Amino acid sequence: MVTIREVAAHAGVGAGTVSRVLNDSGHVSADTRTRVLAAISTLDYRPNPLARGLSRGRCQTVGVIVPFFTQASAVERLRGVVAALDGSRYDLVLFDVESPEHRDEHVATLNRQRADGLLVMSMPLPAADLGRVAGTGMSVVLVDSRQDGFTSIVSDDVAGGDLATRHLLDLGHRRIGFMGDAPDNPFGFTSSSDREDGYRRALADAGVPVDESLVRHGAHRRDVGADLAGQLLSSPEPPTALVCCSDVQAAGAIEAARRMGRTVPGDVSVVGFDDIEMAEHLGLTTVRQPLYRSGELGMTLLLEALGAEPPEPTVHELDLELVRRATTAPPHTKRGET
Amino acid sequence: MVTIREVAAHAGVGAGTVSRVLNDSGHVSADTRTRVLAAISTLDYRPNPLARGLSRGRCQTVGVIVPFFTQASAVERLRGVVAALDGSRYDLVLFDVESPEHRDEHVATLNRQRADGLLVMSMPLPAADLGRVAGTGMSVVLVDSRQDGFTSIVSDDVAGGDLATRHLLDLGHRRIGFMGDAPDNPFGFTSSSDREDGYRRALADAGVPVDESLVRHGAHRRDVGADLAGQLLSSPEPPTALVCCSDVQAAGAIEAARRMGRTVPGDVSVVGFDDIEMAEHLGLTTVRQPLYRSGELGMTLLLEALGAEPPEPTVHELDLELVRRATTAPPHTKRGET
DNA sequence: TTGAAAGCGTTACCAC
DNA sequence: GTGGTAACGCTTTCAA
Repeated sequence: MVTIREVAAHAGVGAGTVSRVLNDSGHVSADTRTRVLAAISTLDYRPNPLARGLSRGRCQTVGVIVPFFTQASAVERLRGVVAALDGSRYDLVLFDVESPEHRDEHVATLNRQRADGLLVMSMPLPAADLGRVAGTGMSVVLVDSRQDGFTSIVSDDVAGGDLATRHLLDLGHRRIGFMGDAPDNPFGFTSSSDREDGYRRALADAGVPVDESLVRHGAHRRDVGADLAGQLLSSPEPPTALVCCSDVQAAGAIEAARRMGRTVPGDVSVVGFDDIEMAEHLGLTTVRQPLYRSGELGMTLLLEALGAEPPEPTVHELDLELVRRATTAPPHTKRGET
Repeated sequence: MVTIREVAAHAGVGAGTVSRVLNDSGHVSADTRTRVLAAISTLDYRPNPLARGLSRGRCQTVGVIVPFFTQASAVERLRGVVAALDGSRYDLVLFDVESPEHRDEHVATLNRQRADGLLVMSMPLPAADLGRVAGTGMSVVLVDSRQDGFTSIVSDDVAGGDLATRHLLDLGHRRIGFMGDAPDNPFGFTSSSDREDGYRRALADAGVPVDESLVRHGAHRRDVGADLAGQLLSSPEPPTALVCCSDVQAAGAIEAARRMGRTVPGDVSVVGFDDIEMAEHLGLTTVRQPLYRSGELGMTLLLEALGAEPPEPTVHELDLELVRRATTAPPHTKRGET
């Protein structure tokens, strides 16, 4: 490994001068600069990021902590993150979280020297933890959760649930089922319960009483969606439409419905949430979340926060949008159109 | 930031002793050990990874360099990588590559201090680059490419192309189209051309001459697959079956076929490659690649290489397997069965 | 404009 | 067993 001292020796200057050239800190004569640059290229010298980080107190790395990063929605967010990071001088460290213990483990070892900034994605973190991390000097941006004093990017999930439900109400549905994450899930995710609030609000606004037997909870998995839909559709008085809190659950629901001999949207309409790629293939009507944008904006804001003059914490609200496709139609219709 | 010296002072010992406790390097009396541990927990001390890395010469980080990491197949590989990494003491740095310049940029800045080990995924790297990286002392494992002297994990793509084609031949097809990545793609990916070799071999073995007009090249994208299939199927003497080098291309091909009023597999059979999640939804017959396993094994081998006694470089061949689903059937059949 | 030298927080070696 | 003290490779201040 060639060090800065060897470069200095080779160029006949001091190590400090090489450093100055390296960092464009000015006050280096053109001639010296040229000699140093030549030595660097001759020796194929590359600064040691560790030493540099230790000396400067930052490591040119940003961390992203994200639960279940291989889920389509997380991947789409990460795509935005990486795009925003492209061209910056920062490396990306990925902390995947598959369980609450996992999360705590990462959060505990996280400090300023591991990453200069942290993007907390789709994961409510206890205020105390957040405070501790920020206390180490790390810049933090929250995507999909919020906390006083932190820059965050959120969507209005209540409005999203309302949007999906209202769409079905507008089509004439009155028996509308709902499925989302369990309210007491171990991570404390609240998006599903917020969407459920929106569902309830839309029904209330329309004067439709909520039938609690039509509200189900389970993980965002295809098989779980199929299972819950199976339960709902095999009841004596099945719903004519379903609001699902993820496209994945919706895909399972559609699968189950078809397996039971029901047509979609003829016998039952289905609305998803997220608008991941699969939604388009399925022709799924869904509430579109700006996933890519949230990741991109989150990382952009984090990089800004890492800059010379960090802006004040801000809250950015990204709009949800209903994408009408082929899985919703008025009730009691064969192959209806939207 | 609390340093090892403060801990030492607090416990009334020297910094060296704290370090010994921290690293279980032995030769510390039980009593001292207890006092140090107490000080650590009182002060909520966490070692600085940068300083540690600088001193020890390694940074407890592994890198993964992967092109287009949001592609379903890459994500599935990464899922295996992360699983293998779980429980280890290594952080994961992700280098996404979207263009050859991108790749070179990453490879150029890569050195021993940035990561202790590197997993090169689905990307043939010039031997010189590989040599340079390894020369910095970094352990390297190749997934989906091979190079003398490097541990690698590969599949026999020629056999894979053969497998897909033979399946169609066995069903009775004789006019079989092929689509894969361009042989002169900027990254130098060879999997598609290997599969094409397999395709040609299978046809030759069956005594079926290759009709060059049935062989097309394009990127692994849905729209490209649709486009290529459109060209093939609108020819005067269209193929009755298609071998696609990715499930994504196959999905596009199916879409195009249906849009042209052809049934799958009635009018045209389609075989994909990869067996990503989508393949199951589509009922796509495909050549299954052990994606998850390749990532998991790759990272496992890398961690072993990082250990005390690194094993010799080895080549691991992972088997491909035909998964028969609903998109292949004998020619000239409506809704045929496999 | 430049060189020398003092850190940055650890680890590891060497005495005691 | 334990403390002192060089590294590790870089940045940055201080003089010159």
